[in-house]
Amino acid sequence: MPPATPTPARVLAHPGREAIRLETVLHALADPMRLCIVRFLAGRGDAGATCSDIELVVSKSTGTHHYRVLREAGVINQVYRGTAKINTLRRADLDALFPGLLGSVLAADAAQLGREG
Amino acid sequence: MPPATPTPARVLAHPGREAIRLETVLHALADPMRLCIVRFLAGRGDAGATCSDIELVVSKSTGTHHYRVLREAGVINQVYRGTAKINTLRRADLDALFPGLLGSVLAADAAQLGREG
DNA sequence: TTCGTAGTACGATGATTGTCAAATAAGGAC
DNA sequence: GTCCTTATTTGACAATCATCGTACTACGAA
Repeated sequence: MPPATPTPARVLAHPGREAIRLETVLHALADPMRLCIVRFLAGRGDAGATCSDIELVVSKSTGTHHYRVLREAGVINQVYRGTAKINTLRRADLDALFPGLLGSVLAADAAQLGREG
Repeated sequence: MPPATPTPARVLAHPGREAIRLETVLHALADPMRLCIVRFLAGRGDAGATCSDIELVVSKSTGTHHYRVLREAGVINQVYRGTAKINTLRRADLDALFPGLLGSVLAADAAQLGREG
């Protein structure tokens, strides 16, 4: 049975809501790999997904790098659950800070995907 | 009197609407200097502004660089008028491709500015 | 033609970035 | 305990980026 809370060493640092910066969020979203992660997480809602649920065409360490960029930008939340790491979108925080932003980025991404694949 | 159309050598290349990519737009917006330019242009509407209308705290060549990034991303339009260059936001194109995106970025920027200055 | 203004082009530089492979750590199943 | 799975860390690399100063071009005015 996985422990209710991870050991202290495995608690990841997240920026508080007030520390989230627009430029940093935009930078985090301005990468195809990371946009792919965000798109996937958006489709999972509160359930979230592990890192390996999302098929990235890059090495594992590159994947780790992208997840960290998203987490440090305040776009996603990451918590350990056993050996896995559950990723969820920080929708509430982003919507509170930047109303409509995440939604329009996701819609724009979907539209672009629809146009060209 | 400035000519109605610039000499051929001074016509700048802009991406067509269909060539505008979301990641590129987000990357272009993910810089404080460029966000500053976009914010200023948004307040000018169709009138646009010359490069020197906007006070950037960087050297002229750095300014030129940022304008080019925005133009090549499809965020702004640049046309010569005499020695000056008129910059305008490509609102229609961006709204057609990514409805609501530019608006929510501008709103997010304004909100963040209101919170911290 | 001479001058001033608006902006570009050309390096150069230091910082950041995206990528990988190899070694490591933590947790769960046996 | 011994594995297997999951993911991190480290160190390296090439590419991109933001910045600058200097030299340059184009246009308009005097």
